[in-house]
Amino acid sequence: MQGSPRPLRRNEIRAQNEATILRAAEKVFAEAGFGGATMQLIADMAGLPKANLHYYFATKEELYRRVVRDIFEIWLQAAEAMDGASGPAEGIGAYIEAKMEISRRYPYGSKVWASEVMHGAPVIQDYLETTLRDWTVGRVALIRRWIDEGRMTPVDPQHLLYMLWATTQHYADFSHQIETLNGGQPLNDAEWRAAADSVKQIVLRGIGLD
Amino acid sequence: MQGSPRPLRRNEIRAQNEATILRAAEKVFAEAGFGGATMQLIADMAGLPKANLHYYFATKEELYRRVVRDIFEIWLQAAEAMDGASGPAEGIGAYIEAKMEISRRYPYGSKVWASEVMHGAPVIQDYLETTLRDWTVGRVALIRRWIDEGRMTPVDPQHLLYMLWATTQHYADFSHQIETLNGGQPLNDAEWRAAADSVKQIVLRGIGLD
DNA sequence: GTCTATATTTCGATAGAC
DNA sequence: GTCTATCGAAATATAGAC
Repeated sequence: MQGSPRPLRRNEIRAQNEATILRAAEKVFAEAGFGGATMQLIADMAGLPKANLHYYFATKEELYRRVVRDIFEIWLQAAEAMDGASGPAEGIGAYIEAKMEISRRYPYGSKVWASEVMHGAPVIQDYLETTLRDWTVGRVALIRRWIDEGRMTPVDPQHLLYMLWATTQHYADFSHQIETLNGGQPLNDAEWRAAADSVKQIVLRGIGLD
Repeated sequence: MQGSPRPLRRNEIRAQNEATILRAAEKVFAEAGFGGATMQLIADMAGLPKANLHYYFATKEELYRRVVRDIFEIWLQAAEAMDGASGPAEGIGAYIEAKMEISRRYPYGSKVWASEVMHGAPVIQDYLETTLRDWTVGRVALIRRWIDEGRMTPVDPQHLLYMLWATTQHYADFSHQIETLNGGQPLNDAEWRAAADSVKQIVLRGIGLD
């Protein structure tokens, strides 16, 4: 007689606990920074004993690395919004929409990324030099093609990309400041809609697309 | 017979040492965050024994508070570039120029500010609710007046301000990423000029000013 | 006002019972 | 796989001689 079959139960437990820890870590790292975050704080927020964190993630740095890596993957998915577009208005407009949606859904992740870059990218420097660099080169070429074809105003593609990143991520990274200036209330659905529309309106018109 | 007169010598020593400590603290807080910064690091960078820091600034938090407050004062000075302008093109153009210049000259200060806001502004929340809020309300009214007079395209003034902050501060806060994408080299004079011109070109055209 | 030595606290990480 | 107790390192802050 065989024991009752419970295949992969261990993996499920691991996957679930890792997800719980990562969600808590994302928030704590965003709100306290890497140095200010403590394993105790993350454990409390995850509802687990501190020792369990070390069981799933050997060190605080390894946990942080996973959080940053996961966020980077999300950024890259937004990139696809720009590809396969029929032209600059559709491509850049869709990219702004996608990045604004990410700022709204993953404000903690955006803050962790910003903090990591501000501190000199000690953990994800290799991503900057490889994946991000390659993506940027490709997108600069795409924008340059649109310009050469006379489909948009000639602008420096690199600085246009910086503007797209800056304006969209600002709504995540500076959400606290925006909330304070919004009477202490987070942006509601209509205000997020207005924000995205404002960014699209000014940027698209700024590069000759109405 | 009186002792030799040495008036205010004490104050001079204090002022000089405080300035040295603040300069070092600004850099360390920017590069390591509040939690990651240590009094030892700041002391080493300032070339002083750690105990001396505590002589001039009782706690790490008090030192940090001074750094953030000083930076806020610099932000406010750029505000004047927008006032007294003959119109929107001159006012907003000058504001962008001023903020880009600050991003270049005080990259550490900008990062400390960004980090402070990202962490929920635990130290400067009152500044956000008073000085910054008042300034913003005034500037929104100014932009609205320009719009009503038909001198620029109708846009949401609040979101235009966010765009100005985001785009200009991006060059300070994400300077490491920009440097990496620039072949590992910081922007030189010409590249800073091109950056400011790009921001001005797209934003001004985006609000109907060429 | 300066600086060495140290007190006190806190944190990351681990041991080991369950 | 879970969790209590604890070690050892590092940090803030202070005491006290100079």
